[in-house]
Amino acid sequence: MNTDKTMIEHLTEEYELITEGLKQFGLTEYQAKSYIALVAHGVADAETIASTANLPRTSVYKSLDSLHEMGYIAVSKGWPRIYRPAEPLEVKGRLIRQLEEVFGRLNIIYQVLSEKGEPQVIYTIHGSEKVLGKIREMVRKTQEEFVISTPEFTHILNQLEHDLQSALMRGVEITIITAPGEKVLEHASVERRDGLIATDIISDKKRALLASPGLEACGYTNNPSLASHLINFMVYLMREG
Amino acid sequence: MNTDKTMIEHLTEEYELITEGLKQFGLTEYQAKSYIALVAHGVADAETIASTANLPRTSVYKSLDSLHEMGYIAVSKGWPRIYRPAEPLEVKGRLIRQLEEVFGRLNIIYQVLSEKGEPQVIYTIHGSEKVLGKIREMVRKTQEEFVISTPEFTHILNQLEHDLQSALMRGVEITIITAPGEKVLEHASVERRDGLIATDIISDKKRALLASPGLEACGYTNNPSLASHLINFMVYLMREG
DNA sequence: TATTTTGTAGCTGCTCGAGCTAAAATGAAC
DNA sequence: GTTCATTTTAGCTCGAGCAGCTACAAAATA
Repeated sequence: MNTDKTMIEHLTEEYELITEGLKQFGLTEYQAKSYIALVAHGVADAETIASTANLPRTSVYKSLDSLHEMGYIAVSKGWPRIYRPAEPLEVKGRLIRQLEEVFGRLNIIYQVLSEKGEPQVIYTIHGSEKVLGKIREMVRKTQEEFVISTPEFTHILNQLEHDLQSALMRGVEITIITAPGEKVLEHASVERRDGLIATDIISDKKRALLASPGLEACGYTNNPSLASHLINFMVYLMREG
Repeated sequence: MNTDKTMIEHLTEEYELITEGLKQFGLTEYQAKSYIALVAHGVADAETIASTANLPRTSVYKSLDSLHEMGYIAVSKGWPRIYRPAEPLEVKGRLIRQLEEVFGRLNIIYQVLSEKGEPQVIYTIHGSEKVLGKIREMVRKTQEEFVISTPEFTHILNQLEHDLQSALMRGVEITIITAPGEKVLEHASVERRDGLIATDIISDKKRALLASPGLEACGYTNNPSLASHLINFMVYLMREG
């Protein structure tokens, strides 16, 4: 019967295993312990949970409140309040749905990029100088078509006039969508719009850049499938607007 | 084209959504951002991740190290080190398996107790006085059979002799499993064993108590199905030992 | 050897949960 | 209706762990 210890240890282990597991999925220690204790009782008041899980009574109210907000448990209106756990399988279902959601999104990104297996496809650039530098690089690399939509084309033109001119010279077709009153380029097709906020650039349908107002930060990709994905999105939005 | 903002916002939102989602499942902010950036690149070095996710370069090493330990990413041996993400679906699979495990265990507890829908089935009691009080209560409630396995029966006997005697008087069959040299009761069946550590008590096959050494804490249940579950476990262990 | 790039160590400060104390709200007892 | 016990809220301190740095060591390149 020296297996006695194994028995109580088995239960303690089980309890700690579940506690740790729940902590992995976003519960604090008190929340995990409270929830397990409540599941073990089926129905209980705060006092019962506190003594079962060996937690400070006043802290248990906080855990139970937060568990209720998270949908792990139900609370009666009476006095004293009586708590019931949501069915473990129901909670599990919710968590799995969240997992599907998050990793589904991640997987889309992963799939798009692994189609071609190209490394170094997405950049994020911070600081308006670096962003302008990236835009200059894009202009220079463009061979056929350059589309830019920005509320502050004047500023960009001042910085990049030389590069834009030489692009025109070598036959690049430039389309500018900008606000009324902004200075533009000759020999480029121009469209005037109000309400522009961010800067979007697409070059040769295979490089795309999206910059925040003031060019503080931007995202950039040279992945053709991702770029065309963004183009589709943009076209869709233009039709709607 | 005032939907421009929607476009970059859409991406930012997506990014933050995934970040928050991953944080829900146990990643820190840096870990989440690093992992997303790495998924977006497919392959990258630390510097790339840092500038993409806009994180301090030196901190990224820590995030990437921990992500590697958690199995979210793979690391090359070369110099500089090159990182690759584990496939999102693979990571998802692992997490789902963890969920199944944890909530499977919880559900067993839930099922056992909801069979009868009995509330207040499990108690945890702390402090040796309270534990002894609970044992006394069990002795008094016993009508037919009382089995106790403990290394320190002398101590318990000193405290509960009167209650145990009166149980014998009313015809209760008492079985004592304890260490050699411990004082026991007349008219009870006694078994001597070495290596006892914890105290286990089963009363009328429907109440069970498991106490830690020194009676510091114990678990108690009056749920018949749970108690018989524990009995089976005990019997199984006794056969093995 | 000098210089840049890559990686390590370790600090500060902040957030948030654990663990309390005090006191308010609610209901029961007299 | 006042007193008492129980339940619930509010808010405090303390410590762990993470964000965000600096300084420096190690490796590669010139």
